Amino acid sequence: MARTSREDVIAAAGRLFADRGFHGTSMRDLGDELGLLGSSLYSHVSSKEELLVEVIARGAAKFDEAAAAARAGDASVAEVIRRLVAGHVDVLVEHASEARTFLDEARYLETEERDKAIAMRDNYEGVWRKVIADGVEGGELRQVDPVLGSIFALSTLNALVRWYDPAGRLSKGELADDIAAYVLEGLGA
Amino acid sequence: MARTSREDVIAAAGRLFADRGFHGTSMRDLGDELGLLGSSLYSHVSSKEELLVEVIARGAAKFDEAAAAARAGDASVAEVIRRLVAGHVDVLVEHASEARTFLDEARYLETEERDKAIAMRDNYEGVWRKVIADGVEGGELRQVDPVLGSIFALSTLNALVRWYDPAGRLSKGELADDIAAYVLEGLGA
DNA sequence: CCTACCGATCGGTAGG
DNA sequence: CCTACCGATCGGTAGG
Repeated sequence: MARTSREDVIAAAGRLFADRGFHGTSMRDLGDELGLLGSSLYSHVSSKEELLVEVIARGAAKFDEAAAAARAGDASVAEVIRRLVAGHVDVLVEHASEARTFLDEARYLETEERDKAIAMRDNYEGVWRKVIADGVEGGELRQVDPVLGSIFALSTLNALVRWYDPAGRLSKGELADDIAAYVLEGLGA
Repeated sequence: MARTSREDVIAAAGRLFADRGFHGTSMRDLGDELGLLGSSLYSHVSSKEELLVEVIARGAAKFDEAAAAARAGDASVAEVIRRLVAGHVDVLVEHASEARTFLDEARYLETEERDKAIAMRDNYEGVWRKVIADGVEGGELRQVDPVLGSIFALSTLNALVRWYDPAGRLSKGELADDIAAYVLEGLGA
């Protein structure tokens, strides 16, 4: 394998943070994962906290890209929700470590960075709220509170990191279809 | 305050594990919370791991009690689901620390104890699966896979620990009603 | 429940 | 990226 890059370090950190938690991962653990010493990591990053920041930024970016893609072009509210669901599943499966670290470990960031992570998350949830509000206004969904509706939908999605195995019986596409059906029913589509 | 009891120690451990995570809590942190030294805790428990085991056992027991109460007497599938939702919300709100530690920190248990925690969780989920399967069989719900249906319902519920504030606008009862409505719609009741 | 302490491990640095 | 190391903190113990 070639020289270890900063991106390699961040990717490996994401894997360990997702598996063992931020506080359950030591810099020496991370060094082992990459075949070098814990102290050698400091030529790539200046602190363990910085690694958490970088992993979470990558997770947040993936969710944002997925949301932008789901809104592109014009489509019915139900169709946009189907795309949002499929995009969210895709991020959770294809960028599992970063996504899980973003969802589960952001609370261990220091205040300033944690506030940024919360803002990134709120921005993403805002896309969902907007779509649901449009659906309620246009009569395509029942009279749900868009705040609760988006939380409920995202709750079902985010829980995937705890049980879904991409190597299991259910394919990513089938899963997205099932969740979209459940969410759309729940929103009264 | 009277002498610190073993139950006091376990309750305080639950609070810290839920707030800061198991690996983010030191025995000295826990001692501070109780007004004594970290080393003094070892007259109440024999290890930090034991505290995690005890907190999680208490969380699991609350969920089991709630499930048993929801099934008592005879009621329609929709009514049992409403009761299961209300019971779950109640555990999450009234026993937040133990419930959250059960849900989020059980993965840090050592193998044997972790397997027990997984079995307790599976047993509880089994109640949900059974009720949903009954509902599908009796035509009270649409043709959902009971495994997916129970995971989806519990995903919405378990996410509460991350956003619901009992002191906020939404009362526990209203929340339970909203979630029950969403879940029942999602299951095609 | 405290005093006094243990070896192990933590995040991190200086210098090459 | 390693060598060699730092002070701080970790879970835990002996003895009272």
